Amino acid sequence: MISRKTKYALKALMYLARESDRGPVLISEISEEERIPKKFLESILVTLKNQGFLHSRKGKGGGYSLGKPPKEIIVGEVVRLLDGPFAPVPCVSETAYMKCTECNDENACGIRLVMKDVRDAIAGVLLSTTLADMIERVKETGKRNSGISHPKRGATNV
Amino acid sequence: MISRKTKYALKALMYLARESDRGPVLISEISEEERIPKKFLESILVTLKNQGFLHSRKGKGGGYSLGKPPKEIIVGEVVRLLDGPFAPVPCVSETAYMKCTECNDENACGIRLVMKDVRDAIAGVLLSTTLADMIERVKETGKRNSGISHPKRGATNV
DNA sequence: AAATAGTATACAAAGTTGGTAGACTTTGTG
DNA sequence: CACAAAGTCTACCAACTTTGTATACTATTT
Repeated sequence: MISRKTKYALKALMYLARESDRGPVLISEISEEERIPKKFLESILVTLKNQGFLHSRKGKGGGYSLGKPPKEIIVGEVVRLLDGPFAPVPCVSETAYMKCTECNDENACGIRLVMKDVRDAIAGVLLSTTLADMIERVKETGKRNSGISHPKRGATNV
Repeated sequence: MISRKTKYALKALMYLARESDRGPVLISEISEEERIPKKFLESILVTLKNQGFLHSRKGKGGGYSLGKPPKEIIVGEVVRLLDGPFAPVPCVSETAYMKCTECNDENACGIRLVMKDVRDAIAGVLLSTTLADMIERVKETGKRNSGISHPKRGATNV
């Protein structure tokens, strides 16, 4: 499960990408339009700014704007920043490797091997998707006016 | 991140698969060998039993054994049972679909589209791996006596 | 009947997440 | 310069989840 924090971050980024013509956008505008608690959003935006995803201007006429073009904002990097590593288990993380406390022999750990595949699968998707891609895909499905089909009851997969 | 609960469950299942010749195995034996708090393990085993992954016998000479052959125990189903759905976002779950509370228009949600891909990627790995596969892979890497290579510092992926 | 072994229920400590409050700093404008 | 607008920093807190523990019970074999 991704946290609300990450969802809010992605929503804010998409909003800013869409409104990028207008110059700096107020926190309170994003907060209201995307229905994100203002103070909570503030802390998220600061985090995004510190990593260069956003740029801000203080004072009157200030606000937030994208720190780089939507094509250069990798969804996976945003997720990682706010939610932490993709790896379901710290011992297969590329950016935050840690020995599992409850693991005796790492090399003989089957869980590790499987979770490495999972981490790679997740990374494969998230690191190949940009903010621009996300926005593009929304536009496309909007045209087709259909969206993803809903699951039938009793489906076999999560 | 997968929970300890799930890790413990998988460890217990692997242990039982390896010791399957000997008939029922005591909770306390699994607990000691795999260093899992006994009472905590108990509750996990009951959950696994209720889903048919395990079989138990009470009384003297009793204990736990696998409820079906290792080839029929899907890792993903165990994970799902203990950790919940794979989907990073409830609105793309196949087994536990729910509308996201903070989402206005589901069909125009870019996050949803990306997360659907992520969930499919995770499901792809976890539902195609069985307990038997895990055990087999451990044996193989054991032979090669190497295991997964550790990440270099400054690697680009998680 | 006695010992063995799993089952059920309730509770608790610690950590994480989501959110709030308030004071502070920076900047543009009259 | 003064004031208002806007982001920033620090601290806090309530709710929830995770990871356990304690206790009493039920079922089975010998």
